[in-house]
Amino acid sequence: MSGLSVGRQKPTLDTVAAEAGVSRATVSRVINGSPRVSPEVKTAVETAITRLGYVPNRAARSLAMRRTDSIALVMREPDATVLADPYLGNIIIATSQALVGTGVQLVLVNAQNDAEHSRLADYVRSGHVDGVLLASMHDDDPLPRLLLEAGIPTVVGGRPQRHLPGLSYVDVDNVGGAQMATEHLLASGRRRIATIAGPQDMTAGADRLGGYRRALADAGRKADRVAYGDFTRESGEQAMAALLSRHPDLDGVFAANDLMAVGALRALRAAGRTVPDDVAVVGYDDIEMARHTEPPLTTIHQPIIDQARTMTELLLTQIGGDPVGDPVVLPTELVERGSA
Amino acid sequence: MSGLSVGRQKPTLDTVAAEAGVSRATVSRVINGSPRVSPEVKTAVETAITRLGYVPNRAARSLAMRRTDSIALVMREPDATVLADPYLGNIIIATSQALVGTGVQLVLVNAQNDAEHSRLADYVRSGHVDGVLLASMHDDDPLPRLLLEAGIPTVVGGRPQRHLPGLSYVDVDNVGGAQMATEHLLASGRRRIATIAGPQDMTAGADRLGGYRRALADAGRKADRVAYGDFTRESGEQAMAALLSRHPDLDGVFAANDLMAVGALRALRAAGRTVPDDVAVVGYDDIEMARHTEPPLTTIHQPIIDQARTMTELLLTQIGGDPVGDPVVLPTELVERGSA
DNA sequence: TTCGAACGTGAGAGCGCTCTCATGAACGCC
DNA sequence: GGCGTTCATGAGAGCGCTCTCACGTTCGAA
Repeated sequence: MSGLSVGRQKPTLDTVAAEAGVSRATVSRVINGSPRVSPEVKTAVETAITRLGYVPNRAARSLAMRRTDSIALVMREPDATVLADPYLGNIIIATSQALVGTGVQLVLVNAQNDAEHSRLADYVRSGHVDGVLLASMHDDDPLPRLLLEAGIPTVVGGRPQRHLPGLSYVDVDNVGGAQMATEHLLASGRRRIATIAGPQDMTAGADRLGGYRRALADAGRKADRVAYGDFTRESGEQAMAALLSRHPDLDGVFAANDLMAVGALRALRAAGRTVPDDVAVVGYDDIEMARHTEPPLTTIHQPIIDQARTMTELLLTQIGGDPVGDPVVLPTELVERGSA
Repeated sequence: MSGLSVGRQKPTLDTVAAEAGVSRATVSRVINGSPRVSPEVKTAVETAITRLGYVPNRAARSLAMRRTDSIALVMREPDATVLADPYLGNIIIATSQALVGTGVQLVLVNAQNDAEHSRLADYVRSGHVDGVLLASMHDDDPLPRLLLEAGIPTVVGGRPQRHLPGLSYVDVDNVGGAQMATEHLLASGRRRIATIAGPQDMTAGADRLGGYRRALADAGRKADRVAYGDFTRESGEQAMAALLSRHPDLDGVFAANDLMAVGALRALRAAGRTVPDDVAVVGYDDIEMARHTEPPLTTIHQPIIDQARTMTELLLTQIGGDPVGDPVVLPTELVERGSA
């Protein structure tokens, strides 16, 4: 594998064929594992391949097969804000891991702005990828529809604002998770439970508020202690302070993400409340930071790895020609730590 | 752009040529911006292109040009451990951003284990990418040498353990950063400064310890308050506890990364020391969590975005045929927060 | 006026692979 | 023993693009 003279002309199928004394077609058969090759010829070809250090040219193969064996992971505008949030990085790495062993490659695409956006559609249509995974979408994103219309296999991460028939997506059960978080607070005896909700124009934000409401409704309680943040720690801190002044008697808080929960923790400390004794706090996301807060944050774990893997599997079967399946919603899990 | 009938045969150069009433070669010239095309023909071709919704086929282009306009970002074994560390995610996203506007695509490659490793070399040699960015290398990694020998443009992130002549890399000034951190502690009047060092078989770990030693040596002081961790929070906590028992009089600590600094903060709190009054703490990395600790962590900011961009630029010039330049070492920055 | 350079354009040969179809050998069957 | 099958193999036509080379115009210089 090593001693191949550098700068030597790269071997092609023809080179291998000549070396093995067979035709190009036969070498191709061996490479693609066709059964109709005699054992002797097969080994002859194989030794020729290793002797020459031959590696098939992917571009040529794609061209002939009309298939690229690679998929795109499209991220919408990952700016500094997103960098702070490890979600995207995790999705990327998890997707990449899900692809190990499939022989499919991952191409990362940045749909920076709208100009890039239409270029992206072109790019995808240029046949450089067999399908598309859409992560971190904006709500008004025209991309899913474009791709759908172009007949390109597509899977979206998270529930899109508007449902498009024929578009498959993998969401995490935000309603269920939020409900679970709130029920955990109820189960521990909390009765005056507030929530720090996320932006309501994001499905995750709206769904989590919905879960909080449902849990309280199921328990026959009013769900009227609500403040809104924008998923940043600072907003969580402010929202918590506002909640404390509006509802000084609250004894439990569900924050729609961990970063806001961290802010809430800080606001509670500043207000002289102890966690979890005076006020119990539950977050959402289970980011790394949640393990390291004081006290460690009880939170809802998102199955990001599962989500990425499911998305990948869905996409691959779609590429394989299977019909578009139903959307998948993955369950969440409560991680009990110290804060509730 | 929208009304293209779905399922219609994808247009090729020939289709466009026929539509515009010119030859394939001319269309190719227009697409590639050749100056030797008359304005009338040019516009005729352009309208034909938009009318047909033509998009060049990348595989065919690669095949003809022997160039793919894409590069690989190779990650070594990003398992759960790495997921916790946002470094890799940031490198990925930053690289992807650095590529915006260059027309170059990013292919993410997972070199999971040694088996995958040799497949990776094949993959790269298959001409699917024009060059390779190596992130998160192991020290004994044979990959850089393999790629170098194969004549594939390669840029490594971080200083490799063994220097290979002709291999270009972009490192962050670990020695300088650690020195700066320690000097900051000295400047604030601390005199009995300890360090929680990282693994010494990683260049980042060794270099940061070196910086700590140099700063103290320059100040004419002994650098003998050293404990070792493995870059996890738990190890930082233990190391801090060990330091406190060995050197109860210490008044400053430099931790070789933020996660260990977070552990140190916790150990100090447990020991009843206040930060920064009793003991000042400086971390390294400036991860998101550093903003949210109590008190917020003073730390050394790593220019990850710059690093990714520099690596990308270096690689692109190398691909462009320029000679391999000298390694680049990027400066770090002290971020003063509350802990020191 | 004539010649050569410059320029716009087309024809056609690849790039390295897959896949269909043809071919001829080997085989079982009546 | 002749015939239809099966099977391994080869020839060759693409896949969609770029690029070299040749060709016919046009234009400025001699």
